[in-house]
Amino acid sequence: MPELPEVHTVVTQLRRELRGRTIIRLAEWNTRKMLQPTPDILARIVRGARVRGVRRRAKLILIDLEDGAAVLAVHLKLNGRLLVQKSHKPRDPYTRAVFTLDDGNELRFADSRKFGYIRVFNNARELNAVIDKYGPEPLDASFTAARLADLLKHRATKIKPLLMDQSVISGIGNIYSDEALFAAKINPRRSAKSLSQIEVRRLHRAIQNTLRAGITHHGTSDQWFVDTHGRKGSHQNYLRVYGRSGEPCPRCRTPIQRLKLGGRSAHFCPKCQR
DNA sequence: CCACAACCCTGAGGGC
DNA sequence: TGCCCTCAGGGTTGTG
Repeated sequence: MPELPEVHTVVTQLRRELRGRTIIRLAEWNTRKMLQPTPDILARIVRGARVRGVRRRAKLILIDLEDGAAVLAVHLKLNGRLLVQKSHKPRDPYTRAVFTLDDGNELRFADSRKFGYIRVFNNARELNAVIDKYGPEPLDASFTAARLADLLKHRATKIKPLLMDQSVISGIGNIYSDEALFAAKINPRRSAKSLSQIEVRRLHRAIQNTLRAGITHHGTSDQWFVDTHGRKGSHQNYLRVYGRSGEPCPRCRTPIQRLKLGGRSAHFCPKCQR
């Protein structure tokens, strides 16, 4: 499930592979509502368009096109994959859309569950209306411990669902919220406003360290995630609580617990996360 | 403001 | 071995 580190990994590679390339055409199969506003409109806009650059905002991959200010926003959701491969290479079985490029490669969008989407924005104003709703980027210099404290104060919500709320902080999902809370020794059920100044500072550090580690390892390939070359990341080998319910806590050997919070599973050590 | 459920969809994993 | 059932999961939307 791509979160900030996984999206970062894909964006870094896409930038190298797509910048300056021209999209020849778009083909699509069984995309339901994945191509927005419609497959035809999307196809018309990308045809003959050159890629100016690729960037990330929250968990969105943004592909800027030249000639006009159109932007493609790709959300991978749970199982989405963006692959850049030679046209003759076999396709991922769940390929839904293929952008033919001018260098013999194809940009392929695969998604077994069809939760992901590609949405075209005609200009910056349209795009900003969407991305301005996202909370701050946790790895930006402006994301200080004081900023985090501001976001948490007066909030009665449990800290774990709050960390995953994209309108509060962007890019954190189930895996990295569990890992950050473990590193900060904070129980996922704590209310946000109950955190002490020391705990907020610890959490701030833990969020940044956890995300940076994920980036260093090219993401967590729990089951589906691969980069644009189809390669897995390695951060799944460094997870300390996520997906480890019943296993001993790496700090105190107490069995890791799992519970439901905000409709998602939370993994934590009941002894050292207070 | 907060919690919870449904929805979108389908692979994975457990039970039998 | 294989069928059936349930669940997970990001984000959005609706309800209490």
